[in-house]
Amino acid sequence: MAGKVAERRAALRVRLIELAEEQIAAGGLSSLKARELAAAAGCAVGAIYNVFEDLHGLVLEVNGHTFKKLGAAVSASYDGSESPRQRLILMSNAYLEFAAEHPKLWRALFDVEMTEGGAVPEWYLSSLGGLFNNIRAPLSELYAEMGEEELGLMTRAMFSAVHGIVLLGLENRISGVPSEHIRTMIAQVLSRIGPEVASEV
Amino acid sequence: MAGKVAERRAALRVRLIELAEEQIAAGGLSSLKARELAAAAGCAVGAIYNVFEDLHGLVLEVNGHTFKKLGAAVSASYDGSESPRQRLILMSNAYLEFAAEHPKLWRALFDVEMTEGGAVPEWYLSSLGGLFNNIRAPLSELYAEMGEEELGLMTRAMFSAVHGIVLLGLENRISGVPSEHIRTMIAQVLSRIGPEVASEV
DNA sequence: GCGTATTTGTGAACGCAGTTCAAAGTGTGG
DNA sequence: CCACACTTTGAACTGCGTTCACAAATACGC
Repeated sequence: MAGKVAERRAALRVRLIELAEEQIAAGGLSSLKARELAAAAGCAVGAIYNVFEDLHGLVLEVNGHTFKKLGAAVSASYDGSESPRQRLILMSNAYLEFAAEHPKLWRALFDVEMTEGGAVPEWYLSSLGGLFNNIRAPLSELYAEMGEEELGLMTRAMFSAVHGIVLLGLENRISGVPSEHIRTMIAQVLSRIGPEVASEV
Repeated sequence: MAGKVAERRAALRVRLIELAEEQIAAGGLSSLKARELAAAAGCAVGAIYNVFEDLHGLVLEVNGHTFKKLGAAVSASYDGSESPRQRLILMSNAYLEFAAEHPKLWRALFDVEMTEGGAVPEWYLSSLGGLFNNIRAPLSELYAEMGEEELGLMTRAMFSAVHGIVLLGLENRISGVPSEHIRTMIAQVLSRIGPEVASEV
């Protein structure tokens, strides 16, 4: 019996990720407690640290999963037959819907501190890259005259703008708005994005 | 001598806010420690709780100050002689500049948990309201045909979009971008915001 | 199969944080 | 000047992530 230990570890790892995801989904990132988690998983607190570097590492794993689901939801929101602008709106609405349906998990994506430590996990960047490519395609159709670099900035700008609308729209603190209003706001902005209007920039 | 105690308290209150602001500006919200703060202010830890409900209350006070400065910076960025679109861009750039110059203080505005407890302080809403009015005015010129309600949503949408661009632009985690690039992104979006382009919404 | 060595799991203990509270100190009214 | 109430104090309490000396389990040599 070679991998008896490895098996058990892997099982625990999966179980911990599941439980952590449930907990975060239910009570937010700050409600994830090492002791509670251990109790729920039926293991010792120390066991968590045998499998993950620390709780932060576990959260990253959960976020990886969330990112996958988010990416899938956005990708599934269009079939390629739409106009570029329509596709942007569909993707944005899918983004909004995902955030509204899994608010705590979605917040966790952006609430983890990963400023120091330097090591932004590669999957983080690649997940984001995938999302960006989805946006870039319709934009490159809308703005055929743009160069690579400008298009890249426009892509980031579009994502960030929609992200901002969803973010502030969903937290009632700043501007409590019902979900249909957020859709309207996204549509307002995206449907008015056209060729350059003013040269006085 | 009537208000000997009240005087001392008021002085301590001011001093604590100053010190907390310095600390947050230097090390971020999470670097604010009750004991350190007390040591710096030359008082006991308990004294903090004589003056503020808790650390959270102190942070709200700091945020109030930050909001004032932010509002002033935005208001000072235009003189009313510009075109509406130009004014939007000037205000956005002022917002970006403030966020870039005081990143930790700016982050603290949005990092404080105020989900539960219900009581969003009135000054929070009024500060935000002031900011929104600054945006609403040029928008109402650009979109004279819009009704009150639609204009309100557009205002929130514009603020949120710019906020998103600044937010994700400044944290290198998501999309590390030099500050001039962020300006470009804001200009890209705002200079393309025009009358409705597509009806296929 | 048995004894030894190594690896793995455990949970009490550690450090650090915000907050509280009994006791010491201070100011006030008589 | 004294007695009383209010204020201030900092040690103690609670809750958290993380560690580590020890115990249990496993793998290995014979």
